[in-house]
Amino acid sequence: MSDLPIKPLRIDAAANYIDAIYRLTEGRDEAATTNALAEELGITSAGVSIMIKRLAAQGLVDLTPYEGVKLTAEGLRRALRIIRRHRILEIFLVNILGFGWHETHPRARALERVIDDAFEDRMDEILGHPTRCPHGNPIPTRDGQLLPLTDVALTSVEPGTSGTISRVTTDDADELKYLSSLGLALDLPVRLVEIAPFDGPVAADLNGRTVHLGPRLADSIRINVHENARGAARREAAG
Amino acid sequence: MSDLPIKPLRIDAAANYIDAIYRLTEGRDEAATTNALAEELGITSAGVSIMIKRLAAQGLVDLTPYEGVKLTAEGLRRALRIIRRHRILEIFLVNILGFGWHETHPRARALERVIDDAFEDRMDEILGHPTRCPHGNPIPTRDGQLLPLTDVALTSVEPGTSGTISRVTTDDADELKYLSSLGLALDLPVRLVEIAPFDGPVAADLNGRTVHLGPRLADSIRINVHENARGAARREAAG
DNA sequence: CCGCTGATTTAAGTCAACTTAAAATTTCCT
DNA sequence: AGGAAATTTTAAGTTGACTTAAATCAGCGG
Ligand SMILES: [Mn+2]
Ligand SMILES: [Mn+2]
Ligand SMILES: [Mn+2]
Ligand SMILES: [Mn+2]
Repeated sequence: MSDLPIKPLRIDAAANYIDAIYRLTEGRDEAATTNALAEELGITSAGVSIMIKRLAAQGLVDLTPYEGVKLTAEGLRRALRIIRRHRILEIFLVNILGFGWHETHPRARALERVIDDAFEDRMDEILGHPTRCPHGNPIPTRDGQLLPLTDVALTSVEPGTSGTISRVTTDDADELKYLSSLGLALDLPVRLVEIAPFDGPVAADLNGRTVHLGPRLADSIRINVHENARGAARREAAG
Repeated sequence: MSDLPIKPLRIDAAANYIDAIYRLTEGRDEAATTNALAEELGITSAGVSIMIKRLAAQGLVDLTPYEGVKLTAEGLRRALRIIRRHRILEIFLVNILGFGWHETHPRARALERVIDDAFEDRMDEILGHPTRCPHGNPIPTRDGQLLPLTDVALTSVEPGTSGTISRVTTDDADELKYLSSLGLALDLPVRLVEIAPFDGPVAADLNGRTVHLGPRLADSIRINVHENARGAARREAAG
């Protein structure tokens, strides 16, 4: 009497690993270690070790024992499909459903694994084909193209360098809530004032107001350096 | 580095059974049989038999061996929470995402088990607190209240009786698509013309046009009989 | 080069939710 | 009522994704 039964009650675990591996290795070219994955997924390293062997057998990751895993081309392709869904969902949760940017990540994680292509396409269209998530991360195209990131960590530039907030890399709800309570938002002008030594606080001029952040939290802030200010930033890259 | 890991990769199976039991027993007061559940869930009867015993142990169903199961008060409460989500999601898929009424059911089934209360509340608010799904089924309130149904099967009234389409009980995408291709939609005026004998076709006047439906499909159409038409039909029958 | 430490892998076992095959029970038909 | 057919339950086994405990390996400090 009903149509296709919704059979798979257990969700594709491989996708979960692929997704986690992507997040852990995004940007840098390293392999994801067993321990890091275990931490990220909330399971034991032993479990991860077993599972990544299966992923390797399926051709989704390259596994170097005692080293870690990297996504294969196919693994990356799948990861980017999930990442796209995740980021579109986050925008959807904010723009359409009215959630705050600190309320999107776990919800998008839960939804990203059950929606289909049509759902993704509808959201994309309704949202006007967004190019980044509420936290500034770029959204891959449907065929897996991804704009290269041009931003740098706020904590990596010379004091005095100014730019605009491009991205926030934390997913933690409390941290995000705190940041927005400070008035921080994407695309705001920002200038690094100083970084106190010995893991000290980071002072930044945010849209005219000075804020002081713990070094770990400040690390999660990415900025696009202003053209005219770039000279100051370049010294960092060289040094 | 991330917040709470999305641990439960396996979805609450009990909820799936509860939901199926509710759908199978909605309206009528019978118990859901093992076989019917197996069919609905797409698993073997043996599997269902084992599982409903666990549900009974959890106090979610009353099980009479070789008879079937009924939801307990607690089971019903949980079912209504899921049904509410399902129906709100269906409306959301139609009104916000632009899907057709034949494209909602499996998607809503997939989503209903991963969204949380806040998500449900946002949808409800955005949709203006809808009271029925795209197929006419009433949406329970958050505390489990459900308006009693007052409609009857199109095939159960006397020829000549008129009313308005209140509900369509099939979930099948092709059937739904076919019905809307005939111009059928909720709240349209309809009048039963005749039911041919020997499981023959059902003729109905739909908003001025006469349509002919197979008996099974016609059975899935529910109508609210017009007040004035009710007397007329009855007089006709009496006279 | 040795041995310690922490990271990783293997081994063995658990668990929920299934499966198939066989046994039990109810229903239906003559 | 009596026996076949259908339905339901039990028994036993499978699967994926874990777990804990034990074994193995890599990097380093001396
Ligand atoms: Mn996210
Ligand atoms: Mn994001
Ligand atoms: Mn439905
Ligand atoms: Mn519906």
